[in-house]
This record gives sequence, structure tokens and C-alpha cells, in this order.
Amino acid sequence: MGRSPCCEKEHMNKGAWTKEEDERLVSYINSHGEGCWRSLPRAAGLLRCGKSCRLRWINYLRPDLKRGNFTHDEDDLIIKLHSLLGNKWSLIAARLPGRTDNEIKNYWNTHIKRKLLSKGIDPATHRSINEPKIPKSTKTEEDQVVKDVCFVTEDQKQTKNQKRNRNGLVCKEERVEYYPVLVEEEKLCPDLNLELKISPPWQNKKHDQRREREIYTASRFYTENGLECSSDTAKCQTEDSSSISYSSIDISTSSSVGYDFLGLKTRILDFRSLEMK
DNA sequence: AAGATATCCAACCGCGATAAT
DNA sequence: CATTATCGCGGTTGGATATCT
Repeated sequence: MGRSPCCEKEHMNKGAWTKEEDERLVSYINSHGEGCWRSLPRAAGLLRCGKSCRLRWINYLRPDLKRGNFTHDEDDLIIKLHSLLGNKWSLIAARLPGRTDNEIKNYWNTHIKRKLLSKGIDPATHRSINEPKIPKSTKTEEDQVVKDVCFVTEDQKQTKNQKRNRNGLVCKEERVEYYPVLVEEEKLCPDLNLELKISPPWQNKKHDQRREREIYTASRFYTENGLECSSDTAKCQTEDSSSISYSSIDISTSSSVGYDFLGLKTRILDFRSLEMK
């Protein structure tokens, strides 16, 4: 026996939300808080499935949404993050306060793609359209080192039934190709040499406080002169010849923040401070 | 002015990971 | 341990609106 269904799929409203439905949802969340989307619709008196409520709240009703046009800075940041993360819209959105993944995704598909194409840049690879692709066989070992992003759990006991999650993190030791753009990182940002070791995103789950645990995040950043930027809450300034600068790298062992770099929920690396020659 | 086409974006769909039973 | 539901994500769709012919 599994769980019991949260709601009947029939008799549910679909399509555009009415003003009244919005008001009910906002009012309910204001007084009871976010979460438990399963039971929310019934409790709030909405004929919607929880999934629909969650989407409506996150993408449209949340009070901290910025809305309005994207600024030039936001454009640049999205492009930089996309070149590093690919279509990981939720991760990109985590670095743009007040913007949702859906909003950024739409914006990318309708504006930025076109903008890049008009500049002769392939939006998928962030390389020049005319530039020939590098055949796999020509990759050097050094390319491989840059390409491989190693995700390693700090708890190797939990090897059973562990799979890669959607963020590309794996919960057992193995080397994975996280996103092909990283292969080209050396070419895009010749000064940027990232070697990342990232722990899985353990979080304080509401239903299982026992999973609260010490987080270990080891993220090592190098500048072209070999200066390693890593330590607990390290401030890493570049020195003259280095052309990558970090405003702040916060590598924390705290369980509250700083658990993963690619989760980008922390101040680990502010991409807005990245400058590429 | 009217129809055709393009653009935008809210909402849906399907899937993987994970939690509950 | 198996089964089934929920959550959260990325991809896609379709209706509303804008622009073009």
C-alpha cells in the first residue's frame, strides 16, 4: 500500500486563475504559510490541484517577485550563469532575486536566444556559430580535468540506492559530466579554472529533522596564477595579473547556509563579480 | 479594417527524486 | 522492501496580444 491520493483529479479547475482564486490562495498562505501543497487546496477552498497552486504562488503571487523588464545587468548575469549551468533555470533563478525560473526560462527563449544569435553566438554552447566544433578525439587530458566535475558525498556509507538527482549531484562517488559547456570553459574563460567538489544538498527536511547534518562543501577556485581560493569564508582578491575576481567566497560548514555551490543558495560565489578578459 | 503571422508568457505536462505507507 | 503519491524541475503548449501585410 502506498499513500492515499491527495485529491480527486476530476472536478478540478484548470487554465487561467481567476481573481477570486488568487485572493483565496494569497489569503490562505498569508495566514498559514507556504508548504503542504497536498492539503492546501481543500483547506483554502480551492478547486485546484496542489501542483497548480504551488505554481501559481511561486510564479505569480509571491510578494517578493520583482516583475517588470529585465535590466541589462540581469541579462548579462543570466547569460553568464547559463554558460556555466545550462538550462538549470531554478539554479539561475536562485541568483536573481525576485525572478522565477519560469520567468527566466521564458525570457531566455524569447529574448536572449535571439540576442545571442544576432551576435553570431550559439545560445546552446555560447560559442561563435562559425567556430568549428572540437572533435571529441582531439580533447586533451587537461580538457578532461576541466570538464570533469566531481560530486562526492561526504557520507560514503550511504551508497545503496543512491542516484543522481536533478541538480546533477550524485550520492555516490563517481565522476560525472555535469554539463557540456564546462568542457569549453577553458576557451570561454581562459583564466577560469574551476575544480569543484560538491556535497549533496542535504537540507533540513520538515518531515525528517534527523537529516539535519553538518555540511561540508569544498569548492576550490583557482586563478590563472595558481592562487587557490579556498578556506572557510575566504575572501579572495585577485592579484594584478589574475583576471577573475571574486567578491566573496563563502565556504561554510554550517548547516544553515553554504551547502552547495551549484545550488547557488549561498554567497559562495557571486557571479556578478566575475570579470572575464 | 481585416486577416495572417509573430511574440509573449502563464499554465500544463511528464519525469526523476524522494517521502509516506 | 514495494508501492504509490508529492514535490520540484525543465520542456512544451496554447490563448492573448501585438505587429505586419
